[in-house]
Amino acid sequence: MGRTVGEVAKLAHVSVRTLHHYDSIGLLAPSERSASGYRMYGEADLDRLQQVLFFRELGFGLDEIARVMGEPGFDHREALEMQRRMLADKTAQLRHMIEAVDAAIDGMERGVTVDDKDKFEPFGEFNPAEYEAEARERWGETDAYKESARRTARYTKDDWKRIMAQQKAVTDGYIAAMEAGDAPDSPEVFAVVENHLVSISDNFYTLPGEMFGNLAEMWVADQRFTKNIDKVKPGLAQFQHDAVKAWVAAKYSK
Amino acid sequence: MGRTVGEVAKLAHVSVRTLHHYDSIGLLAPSERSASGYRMYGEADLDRLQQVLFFRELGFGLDEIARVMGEPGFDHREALEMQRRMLADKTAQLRHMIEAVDAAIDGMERGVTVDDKDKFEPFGEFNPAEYEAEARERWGETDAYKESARRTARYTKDDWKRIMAQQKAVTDGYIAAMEAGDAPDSPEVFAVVENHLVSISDNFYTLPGEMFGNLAEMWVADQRFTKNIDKVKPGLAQFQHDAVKAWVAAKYSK
DNA sequence: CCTTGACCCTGACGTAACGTCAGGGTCTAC
DNA sequence: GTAGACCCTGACGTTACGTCAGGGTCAAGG
Repeated sequence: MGRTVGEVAKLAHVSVRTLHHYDSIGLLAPSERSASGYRMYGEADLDRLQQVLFFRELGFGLDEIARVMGEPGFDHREALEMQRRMLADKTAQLRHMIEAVDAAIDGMERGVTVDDKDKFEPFGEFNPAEYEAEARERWGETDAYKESARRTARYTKDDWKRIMAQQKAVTDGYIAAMEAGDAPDSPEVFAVVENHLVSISDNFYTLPGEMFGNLAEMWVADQRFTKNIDKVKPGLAQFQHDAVKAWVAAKYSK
Repeated sequence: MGRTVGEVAKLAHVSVRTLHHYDSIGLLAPSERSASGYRMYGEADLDRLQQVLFFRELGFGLDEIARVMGEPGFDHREALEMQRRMLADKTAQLRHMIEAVDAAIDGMERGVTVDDKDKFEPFGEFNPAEYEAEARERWGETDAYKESARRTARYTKDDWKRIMAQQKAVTDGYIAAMEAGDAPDSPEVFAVVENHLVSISDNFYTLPGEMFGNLAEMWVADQRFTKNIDKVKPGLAQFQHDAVKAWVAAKYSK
């Protein structure tokens, strides 16, 4: 069950080395490994690979791709729609290039010179950075995001493994508290909140305690966050929100 | 006379460093240097740069570009035609990618899985030969074009110099007539038209007199032609059109 | 005439996204 | 049971620039 690197490589028209590379930087880690350590790619991995390749075709850097796809609000469907628009824009740019070629041929044919500005106009049209802005707007760009981007850019696969384990521990803490029926303002829950804050500050961006409450607001105010968090356990977003708000209130009340 | 790196960079939407790089690897050396050592790019350099950028957009490596452009038989015109074909191929590839995105969105919507092979088909290496037929169809390759391509393939640098001078003479003829206030159906103008026809037939493709009118239609019907011709002198396209139409009418009226 | 800021020069090292071995297990297939 | 096709993990090489550093050039303004 699942495909080996070679099979995926052939299927997706990329090199084996490329898949190794994507794995090593944590962009696309196969969901399984065989007993002997072979990478085994499942259906979801292929979907993710397709996304990566679309972004790559559109001129995104691998770190940008990882960042965009790692955003909490990232949504496969939305991404596809964005990619569709971007691909359409890219074809428009190519059409303009073709017109520029025509103009050049035509100019030669009749010995007239093409205006220099027109000569290069199509080259300036397609700017992935423009879309990055859109992607950020869609999935959340802030100063914190910038800092996070800077810091996460250097993370290796092992770093991510560690971070994800850490995040899972935090999430598990919330869930345990929920299931135990702990109140959001109980000391047990406050401990989890503090771990949460530390893990964010350590791994992503400096988060002053006072602002943790704002982040918590987002978990319930923004559907995308809510959906994502509640995927783990329904009601988790609300619980996390309550816990953090209570903690902030207790800590910074006066 | 000539532009500095910064100016060219802005114009062509590339970085100054890129121009330095192209110079250092001998891909695009500015034809002049100012007294103080500044790179000065002339018109021909800009044309070459445009070519380089087209090739680059098409995925060629800089060494390949240098090799192709350094070949003894290399011809600007021929290259433009090749680039046109390849750009068309590339748009076809992008179209297929858009279809793949649509399929993915569609699949998500109705909960169907897309076949893995289809998922990555558009990423298949961009192979010009594969799409050549389709590209030609899109482009509307005519017999005249084929003949032109065949004939121009053998032209040398000197041939082109001669041809361009000839074209310029024709253009000058029209302009002189325009400025002198000659009517499009005057004998003086008819002489220019006949030169025009001969120069096309000699250098590019057999153009039966009757069809010259159709070509003339294009000069005013197709914005690209109009713009290009009028760059030399506003109203020239219309004047050439009228002259040729009058000539065809007079010659083939009955 | 002199300064200032925008621009240019030439090294030279840094980086991204892989390509390309090297050295060594794994897996079917006859 | 061994050949041949694949897989693994380093690790160094390559392409096409990005990014300083250290130092001239030039038009405008005080």
